[in-house]
Amino acid sequence: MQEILQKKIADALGVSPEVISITVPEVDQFGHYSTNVAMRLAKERKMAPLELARVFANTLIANNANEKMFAKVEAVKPGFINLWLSDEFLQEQFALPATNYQLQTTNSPQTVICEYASCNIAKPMHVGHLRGTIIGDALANIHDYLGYKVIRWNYIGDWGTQFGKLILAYKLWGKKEAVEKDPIGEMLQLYVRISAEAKANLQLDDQARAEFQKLESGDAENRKLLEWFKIESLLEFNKNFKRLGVTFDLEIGESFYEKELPGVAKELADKKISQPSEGAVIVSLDKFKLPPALVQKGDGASLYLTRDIANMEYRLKTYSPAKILLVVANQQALHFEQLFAVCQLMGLAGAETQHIKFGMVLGPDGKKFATREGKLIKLEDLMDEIVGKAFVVVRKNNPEMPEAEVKQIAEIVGIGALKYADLKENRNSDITFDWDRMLDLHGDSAPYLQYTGVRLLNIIRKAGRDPSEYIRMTPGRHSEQSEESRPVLPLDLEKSLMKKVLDFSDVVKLCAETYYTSHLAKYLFELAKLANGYYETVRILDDENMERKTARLMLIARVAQTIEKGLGLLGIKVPERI
RNA sequence: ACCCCCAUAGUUCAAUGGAUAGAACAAAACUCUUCUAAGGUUUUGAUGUAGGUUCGAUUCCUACUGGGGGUACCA
Repeated sequence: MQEILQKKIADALGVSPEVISITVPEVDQFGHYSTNVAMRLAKERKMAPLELARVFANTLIANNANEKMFAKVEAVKPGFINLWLSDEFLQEQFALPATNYQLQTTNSPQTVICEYASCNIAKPMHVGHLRGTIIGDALANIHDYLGYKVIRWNYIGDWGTQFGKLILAYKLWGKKEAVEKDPIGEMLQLYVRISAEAKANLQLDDQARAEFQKLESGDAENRKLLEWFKIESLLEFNKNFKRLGVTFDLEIGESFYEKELPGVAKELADKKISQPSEGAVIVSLDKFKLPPALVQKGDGASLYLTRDIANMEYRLKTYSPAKILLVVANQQALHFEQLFAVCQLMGLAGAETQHIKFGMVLGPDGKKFATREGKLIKLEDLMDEIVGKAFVVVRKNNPEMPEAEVKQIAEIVGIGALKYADLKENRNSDITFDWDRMLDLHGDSAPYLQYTGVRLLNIIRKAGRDPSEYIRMTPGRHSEQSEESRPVLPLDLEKSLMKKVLDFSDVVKLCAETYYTSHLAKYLFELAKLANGYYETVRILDDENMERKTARLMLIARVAQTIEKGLGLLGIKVPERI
């Protein structure tokens, strides 16, 4: 719809479309859509903004005769042009099959690699991992909806000096049975212990580096150990992912690129991109105003950055992606700046590469707590806590419901609440973790949206109709029968709902353009708010006008469908009952 | 010391350079014999400081203050 408007204005005014931005005003009084094009062109055309806006508005009205698109076009104060769609146009649009903005019409859709979760072997998943996992999953869903071929990639941290430490610790103090019993718990304990003891005994660090060096040069015993740690860790991670409803196409970690590393080092040296420095090898990035990047340690071992370069080369070569999205915390911003700079020096190009950063999850005291030893909140505990809270509410509202069903619903509601809390606030700043807020099932939350959807579909069920049948039909078709094209749904609330539903695809597109899921979350909340207002105002089942009642049922079916679809893109399910 | 991110209501968060800065939570008052009150309706309340850019700045630029992260052999 925005596209139609944009084209219309461009044709009418003889300006190029990119000059025109059309927004949806926050306040109804400023129209369904609004544009500031007159103000932006005023200077160039040497006219007062308001006067130019009047000229534009008049042109639009004059061209409006055929389609009757606008009910009103208004030029107001500083120079905005506010547009109201006509009821006819609105209902006509609403009656069209929902466009889903499939960008790809050919058989070879563009590929997007979406890297997220990126969990580290031997470390428990905590609230920080949750954020990246959920944001990444939602962005993957959104790109999938828009017609991209999405590769969901869990880039596992399974290589690096810390595994030298872990292997050493295991050799010193580890017991096979203890690891088998509680793999990640035991591995974490070993890691914490050696980190602590290394502070007093500096030799341990050297020994750990030696263990990693051995690993990298192919030592069979160390390889076997790491492989075992990896298998045990992945088993635990996958339990979490399953519960979160997050899936991956690839679980390829850093160790995968181990064979490519000598090649990368050689390429960097041959192309004179890297140079020796203080026994190590670096890439100078003065040109980019960045600190030098270390690509090889003094003992010849590789680094995170080295492996990421190999990773980038491999991805470009193997998948020829249009986009590579790296959903990784803010903390690694410098790392990615350096990575992108080195890639540029190497001539690695062809994909839009984005570091999708997100802020850290801070403790209630505003301090970093995710990695604070021993003090982290494990993901499983968080999930248990919130699902438990949901269970109490579901049970209270459904005293007769069988235990199994209550549990099932509580799981959907609890996990949904957890996800939504992160997705609605997706921005760069750090967020403060707060149990009360996280566990709140009211207000701007997933349960609110789920509840709204369930209530609406309940009306349809009580009317003795199948919701899916209603979703296929639309209110607009109905009105075609009456000669004077009398709107079947005359209430302002109904028009607002129709218009809101029509905005859905634009919002999804916006999310993909900005890589922010918060737009969609906000949209769904606004839609649900409207729907609940409608629910309170109009008692659909009591409507004696059968034609209108049918149209209303179809409207709310469409609203419920949109909520369900939107939540689905955010990775959140809607239960049958709640 | 340098670099990056951030600073909005009592709290947690919104606002592609736009109009009267939005929500949610908390607080106060209403609202279920009526399609699920996890709902709805009211009320109270905010842009860290000082400049600049322009028709217009929460948004862009500069300085300052405060918080977080990072800065060569961790990831």
